Amino acid sequence: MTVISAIRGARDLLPGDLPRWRRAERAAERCFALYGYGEIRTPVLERAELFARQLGEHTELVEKQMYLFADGDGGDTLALRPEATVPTVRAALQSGMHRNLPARLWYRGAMFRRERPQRGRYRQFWQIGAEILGAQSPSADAEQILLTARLWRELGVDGRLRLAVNNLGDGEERARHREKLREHFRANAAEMGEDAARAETNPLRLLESRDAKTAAVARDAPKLSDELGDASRKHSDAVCESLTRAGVAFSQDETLVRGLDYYNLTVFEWSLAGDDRRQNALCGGGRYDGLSQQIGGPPMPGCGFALGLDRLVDLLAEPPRETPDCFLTLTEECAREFAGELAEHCRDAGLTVWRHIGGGNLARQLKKADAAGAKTALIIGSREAAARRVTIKRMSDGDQREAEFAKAPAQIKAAIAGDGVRDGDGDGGNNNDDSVN
RNA sequence: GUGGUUGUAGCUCAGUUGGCAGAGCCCCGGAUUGUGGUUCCGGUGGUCGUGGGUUCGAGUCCCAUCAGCCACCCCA
Repeated sequence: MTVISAIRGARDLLPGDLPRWRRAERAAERCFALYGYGEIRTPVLERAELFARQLGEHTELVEKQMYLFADGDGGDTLALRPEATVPTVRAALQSGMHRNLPARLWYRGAMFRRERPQRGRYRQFWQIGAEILGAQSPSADAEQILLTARLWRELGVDGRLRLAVNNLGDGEERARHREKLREHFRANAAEMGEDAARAETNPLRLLESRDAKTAAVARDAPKLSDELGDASRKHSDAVCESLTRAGVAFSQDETLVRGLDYYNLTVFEWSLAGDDRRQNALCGGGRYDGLSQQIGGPPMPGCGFALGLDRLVDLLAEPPRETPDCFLTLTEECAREFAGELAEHCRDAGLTVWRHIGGGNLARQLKKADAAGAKTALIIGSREAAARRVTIKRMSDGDQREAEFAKAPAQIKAAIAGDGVRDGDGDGGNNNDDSVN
């Protein structure tokens, strides 16, 4: 069998995968609700120029990883969004949110980067993220970190993640440091081998190089913290104090650099603890006070984060599968209409009912019920249809009872609850659907 | 984008110096015509990732290509 396959780095999420995805997404939704974030959905396609300048002309993302194409002859160059912070800020400005700040927004969606795929790195990948627009205060930064910490707790992965924070300073401080770094690496280029070339394009990255020689040179490189002025320091001190107060452990990591140019002051990253591999960043974010102006808007500070759903889901245990309350079997065609009627009646009462599709004798259908993990099998044949009754078989122990149409839901619930009452129409049983669980 | 490695049934994998493509699980049927799970018996399912080449003969050797994974690089 040769079917046309999915393109490289794009994967299908199948029914067996999605319970974990939904668990992560629901937990995130709950957290966002707790902090008052509103959901936003922006187009997957944007003008390429929106990203080019904001993310940094010389970042690898913009130079090599964006999916670009011309929108018709002589049309605009469009890009599949590689991230969502820039589009979110764009949408906020376009819809006038900057007149009613602060705004808390969260999003969920597919992003696209043309990288060489690996586990945890896909060309179409999924992010959930959040932004606070119009808030200068360090408490906004802290709030977002606490939100993510809460999410990890809720999902039971908090023990496996560690938090690193850094302070990038304002644009001026950052530029000054970058230049000093370049000079430092240039001066020591002879000792660094191939890495030396990267000093010009991305000197910050050299600080965490794994090459021993480069690491040696990096050890006495100029520190960004030496460039920071009082305002920058006060901001990050306040963020750190909030974290400490809240009991969120973190490490200050001067080598923590975000890949996108728009960040300033606080940046943070959650990564998998005890794993030196590089594909271990689960969630990253920071402050971007200059972004709004860069895309033509008014001054509007902001901070946000994005988490990689593909990577997060990878950490989650398989939740127990969802099994139906009832699996409806049909032994004779003449009972089909009654069976359908009964199924709807049970669903009205909140029971999940899977109907057998296809033929086969009762044994075969019960096998299906067993394979589905059904709690009960509903057996309907000509006998039951004629009397408008149903045979309810509890799959765990084979206990069997009969019920008339009207009382079937209550009897099914009683059977599931393990209640021994079985004689007929629930005279001693509980007919109140809501009180039976 | 660079280097490495893997690709055989729906899944997990065997397959010897080149000589008839296999196992377990899953699925289907029967033992059991209206009673599941366990067991027993039987069965379906393969262009051996794809395309070339070498050879009397290729799952096996060679080349190319696609895809997964690993390390770089980069990031969520």
